[in-house]
Parts: sequence; structure tokens; C-alpha cells
Amino acid sequence: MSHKIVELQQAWTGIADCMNCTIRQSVLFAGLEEEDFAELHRPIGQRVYRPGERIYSMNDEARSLFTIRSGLVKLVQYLPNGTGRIVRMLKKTDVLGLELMLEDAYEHDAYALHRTEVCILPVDDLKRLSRHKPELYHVLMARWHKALSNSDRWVRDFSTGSAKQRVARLLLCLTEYEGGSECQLFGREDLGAILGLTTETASRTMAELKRQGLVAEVEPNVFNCNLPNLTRIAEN
Amino acid sequence: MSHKIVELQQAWTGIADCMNCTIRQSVLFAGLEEEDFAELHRPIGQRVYRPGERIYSMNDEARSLFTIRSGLVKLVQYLPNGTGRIVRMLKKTDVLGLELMLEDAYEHDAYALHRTEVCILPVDDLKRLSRHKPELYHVLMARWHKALSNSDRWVRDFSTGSAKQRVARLLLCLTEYEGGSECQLFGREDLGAILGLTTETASRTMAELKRQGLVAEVEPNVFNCNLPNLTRIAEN
DNA sequence: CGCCCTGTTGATACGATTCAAATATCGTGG
DNA sequence: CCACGATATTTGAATCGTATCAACAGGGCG
Repeated sequence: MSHKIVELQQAWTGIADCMNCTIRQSVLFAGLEEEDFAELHRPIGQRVYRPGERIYSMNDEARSLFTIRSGLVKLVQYLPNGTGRIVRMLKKTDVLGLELMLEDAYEHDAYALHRTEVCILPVDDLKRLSRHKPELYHVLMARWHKALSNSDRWVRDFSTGSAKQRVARLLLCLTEYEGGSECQLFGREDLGAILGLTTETASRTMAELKRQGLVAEVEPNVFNCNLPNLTRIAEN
Repeated sequence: MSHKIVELQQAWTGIADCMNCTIRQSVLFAGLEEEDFAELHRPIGQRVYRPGERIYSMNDEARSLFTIRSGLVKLVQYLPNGTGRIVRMLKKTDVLGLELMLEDAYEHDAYALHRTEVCILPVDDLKRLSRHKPELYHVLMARWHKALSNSDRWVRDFSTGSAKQRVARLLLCLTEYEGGSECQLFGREDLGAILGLTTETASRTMAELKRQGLVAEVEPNVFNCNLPNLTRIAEN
């Protein structure tokens, strides 16, 4: 079936050439030499996830960290009553599953929000590498610091103020990620789970921004944003 | 004036004896030997802050990290419009200002919520120490990881659900910190700034919990909590 | 072709904010 | 030690915003 072909194409699994990686300077292996890669017992795997696909769940066996080569990933945690809250979003060059350097389980469910390409880093290889290359600790520390700064921003920007302000701030954040005035969005349910709003309110708010001409949907879920006016709303 | 004496007493500045510190196993210096302390060019200072006192601000010269020996500290960030949001809370054995290991400025304003005792760790001493003692990186990484887990919880528990649920979750968190069924609270404005609520709503919600007998105020701002019932509310 | 899932929209109810006033608390100086 | 003023907390009433429940439209897929 042609379906199977697409499946393979989109969920492609391959072997990475880290020494020649185009984003190597942005990732964990920035300071590593050729000889260091000998520490990796297996070749680094790669994989592509389609929007909505799960990358790992909290119950999964904790074998791998992931570097995001492209795309956008959500980290979800759940309240005792079952409602899920997106507590972080990771983008290109971010590292997924850092907690495995210290804990033996994933702390979230991770899902692709956009089409997402990752490199798969076996945790035991990374641990071994960090023992021989203490410089790696400094790089990891920088990762943790960045993640924490992002979390602070998450609370400050996405959990404060009116629905309209929150949506505006998220759109600005996404355009910032993509480095222009356009951004790719995702389902309204996810939008709500990021901002602490219901799906309906997320939908209504987006609809209103469209009507007011503050965003233009150039293709499905891709928006061209009026940055100055959105900023005005975001900052109130 | 007796006033001046109290001032000195409460904002006491002293010299720490790290080798014999009662919480040493919980702090950054857990794995250090006597000789390592020679790396510290100055003796470790100590200080006490009263509730509401500022420990540092984002504009301050970034000289020191702090270990909290006792008490509770809030980290505040501000939206462009000036409204402040408490993005994290730090408690006993937590480290304040970790970002200075990587950045050259504090990323928050830090204020004492309760009476708080700290040890003052000059950042350049710590950096020097970490160069000679790579084990310290592992300890620091663990700190960052813990902070990040707390941030995830912050979003999940304190920025989700109704005012009553959020307050209940915060009370449970505070009693957990203090290890019993009692907890010390703080001003209603801070309560609101943690939960993303107005001061009035924070006040009303606490008042209602009191009326319903879910918490009893045993002394000003010290509450004895009905843990099972609060949990029921928190989990909805 | 029909079904399911997502997004949109409407009507209503509930909860939080806002503005205002009254009360309680704390620090300070007399 | 008490009295005062400043500050924080509580409460009230009206308004506004978001959640909720329900219905419907559109697109993708079997």
C-alpha cells in the first residue's frame, strides 16, 4: 500500500554523521573531537515524527535523549484528575529528555506539534562521554539553564493576563522561533493546554485576532502576524 | 535605640563554618574536602533577611550565589506593563542565583517571604572551585534539574484550574515543605502573584477555606491544614 | 458516501476582576 | 505603653471574561 511508503518516508530512521552535522555547533557535541565519537558505541540514530506523534511517554523505558534538528515538541504533565497541561515546548537545537542524565524515567509525555526531526542519543553513551569529557558538563549546564529561563518565561507570559494577551504572546514567541513575521500554529486544544484556557476560548480568541486583521492565515495554521500590534496587545 | 539592635540582630552578618555546617550534606559543598575550602578566597558569609526584604535585584551587581539555610524566597519577573509575577519559590537547601555560573546578571528580583537565613557564595570562588573539582558540576546539574522539575510543577499546579484549587495546591505544597500539617503563609498579594490571581481573590479564597474549616489559623498567617480535604479539592 | 475529528459559533452560567469602602494589623514615635 | 498613621486584609456590589454545554460546518479518511 502507498500508505506504508509514506509511513516509512515520514518516520524515517537513519544514521547521523555528527562530525558533519549542520547544526553541530548548536548541539551537545559542539566541542567534541573525532576521537570522542569513538565513545559512542552505536551510531547516532535519526528519526522523523509527524504532528501529533508521540516521541516518548513517562512510562516508557528511559533509554534515549533527543536533539531536535527541526520542528516543535510539547512536554505534557497531568493533574491527578487527568487533565493535561503543556508545561514546556522545545524547538530546534533543544535537547529532549535531559532528566535522564540524573533520573531513570522521563518526566513528561513528549509529542511532536509540528513535523519534527530528531537525533537519538543513548543515555548510557552520553553518561560515559561526560565522565571522560567534563567539558560536556558545562554544555549540559547551559542547556539546563536555558530550559529554566524558558520555564520562567512560560509562567510569566503564558499563564498571566487575559486570553487575548496570552495568545498574542504565544504568537510572538512562535514567530520569534521562526525568525520572521510568520509562524506555524497547531491544534486549538494544544493552544489551550499551553495557555491554561479551554479549547473553545483558544479558538474564539484566534478567530477574533483574524477578524481584527492582527493575524492573516496564509495557509492552514500558518499565520502572518502583525508584530507591532500584537506586541501592543501582549504588553497591554 | 533598641530598634538598631534588633536591626543588627535580624540582619546579622557572620562567618560560616562550612566543614561543620549542619546542612552541608544538602548543599553544594557536600563532596568537598577540607583542602578544597582553601579555594575559597574569602570566608563564607552568612546573613538573615526579614520577610519582605530584598535579597537581590536584576540590576544588582552579580557577585554572589546564596544557599538558603532556612526560610522561603520568591523570585519575581515583570511583564512590560510592570505587573510582577512570582515565577519560582526557593526553600531550605535551595541555591539562589545559579544563573551566575553562566550569565553575568541575576534573572529575577529575589525577596524573602519568610525570615530567611542564607550563606553567601562569591561566584568567582565557585567558578574557580568548579574548574578544579569537576564533581561540582554534577551537583550543580542536579540543582538545575530540581529547579526545572519545580518549574514544571509550578505551571501544572499553580497556573491551572480554579482559584480554590490553586490555593489548595499551594497550601499542600507549603505543608509538604514544612513536613507536617501546618504551614506558614505570607501576604495575599504574594499569594495572588504566585497563583495568577488578584489580591482580592486570593483573600476571598483563603477566607472561604477558613469558613469551611479546611484550614485553621493557629497564629497570624500560620495555618493548620486539613490535608485530606484540601487534597480532594486540589485534585477536584 | 458517510463518519469522525477538529474548529467555529451561540447562549447561558459561573467565577474572577474591578472599584470602592470598611476593618484589621503593624511599625513608629510620642 | 499607648496612639497614630500607613499598610494590608477583608468584604461588598457590579461588571467583565471565561467556562460550559450544545449545535453545526468543514475536511480527511476509511
